Amino acid sequence: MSKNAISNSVIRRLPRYYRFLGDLEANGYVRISSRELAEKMGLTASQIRQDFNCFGEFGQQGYGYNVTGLRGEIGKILGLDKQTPMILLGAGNLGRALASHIDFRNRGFDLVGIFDANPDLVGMKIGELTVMDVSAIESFCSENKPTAAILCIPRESAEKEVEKLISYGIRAFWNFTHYDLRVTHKDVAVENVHLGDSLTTLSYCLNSSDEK
Amino acid sequence: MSKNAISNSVIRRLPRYYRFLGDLEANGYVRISSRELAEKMGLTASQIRQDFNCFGEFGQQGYGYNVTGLRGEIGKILGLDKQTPMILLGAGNLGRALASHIDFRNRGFDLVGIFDANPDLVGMKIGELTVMDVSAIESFCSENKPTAAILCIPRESAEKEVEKLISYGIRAFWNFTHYDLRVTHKDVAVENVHLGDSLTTLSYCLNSSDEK
DNA sequence: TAGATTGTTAATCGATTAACAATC
DNA sequence: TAGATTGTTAATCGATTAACAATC
Repeated sequence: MSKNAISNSVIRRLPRYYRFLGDLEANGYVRISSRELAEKMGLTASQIRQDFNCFGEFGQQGYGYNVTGLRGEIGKILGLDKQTPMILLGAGNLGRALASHIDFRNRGFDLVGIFDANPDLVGMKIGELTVMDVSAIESFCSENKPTAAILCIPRESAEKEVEKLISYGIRAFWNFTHYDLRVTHKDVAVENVHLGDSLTTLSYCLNSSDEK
Repeated sequence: MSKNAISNSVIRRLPRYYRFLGDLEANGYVRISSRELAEKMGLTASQIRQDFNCFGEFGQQGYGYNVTGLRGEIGKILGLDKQTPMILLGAGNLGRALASHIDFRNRGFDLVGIFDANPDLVGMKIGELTVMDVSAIESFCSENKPTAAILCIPRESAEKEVEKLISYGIRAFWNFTHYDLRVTHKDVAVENVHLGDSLTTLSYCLNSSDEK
């Protein structure tokens, strides 16, 4: 269906386009040219036009792009017009923060279940949801058919759980554990978030900028 | 001091090398070849050798790399041999999760102060630290000289605070707010973490893989 | 129509991979 | 010494930028 395979660099820029277009829309912009958008985002107009043309012709010569229209197209490309049911494994600090902080529905997902192995956390209310015991995952999945999961559990537990989760029908992982999840199954998507690596990068930048 | 400017692609791989070498060390590895490390990390041996050679000659022909030695060198490059004092702005869900979840000292930082504008949170204990009122930031900075800050506050507050923080001596930002912080001041490092964008990317991957 | 700006092809730049001489 | 593996140069690949004809 889509043209040639889309490069990873382009994919990583899509959510940012979507975000900026949302801001523009909120600020009353009706149209925008690639040149103007490039300026606002710190990119080049060429790159923006190349990126959009991976997916279709969204603009109009002599005019530019309609902000609302373009945002809608990119939203559809990103799959934000539907919500994938998602479960959260791990109701510790980070899991709870994500559950309450992230706007799942506007990111293409719907958080439908939270699980933890710690009996002290089971039964706890987080937003609309109540933390369930991990042992309930299988039956929950066969009943509710979530296809995405957030991993906020210790590394060892994650390594054990992943195969099971795939067998329960999970096809996408948002992985916050301390290892690089590399699933060999095709048709399983993984987004690794390494907060530690991110902070370490900042340390490099801070320390390498003075030594000149 | 350093050779030519290091490319961003290389910098982003450094924390991952450091992490993998730590695992290898913990598993009793003494030496490793670029070929073997490449296999474990899903890279090519060429790339690994190119990356390391940006910073020096850490290996030995016919032998490979000493795991502990190499890890130490990369740690030094990343600035992990010292700890930069860091403050946290925003003691909401995400701020609290980071404060308790992140191993700052092994990432080159030391969390020394937490601030929030919400009087309900001021006074709260998070680990060893007690949440202070935002109004105390300036005097805290002049006394304790932190040079890094985590932003876990609303977008509007962040836009207002950043300039002030720079004037107080902050030179590195770990930014979790909903906008792309682009500081024009040179010598100020920024690491933007967009959890929303990350989840949105996962939505794209999940939705584009089926349509074939 | 004239002016503006896209969609798209061609040129450039940078990053990754391959190859191999140096050397432990 | 022979075998292994690095450090480094050269070749390839992919992504970004520039240019311009098409067209609104």
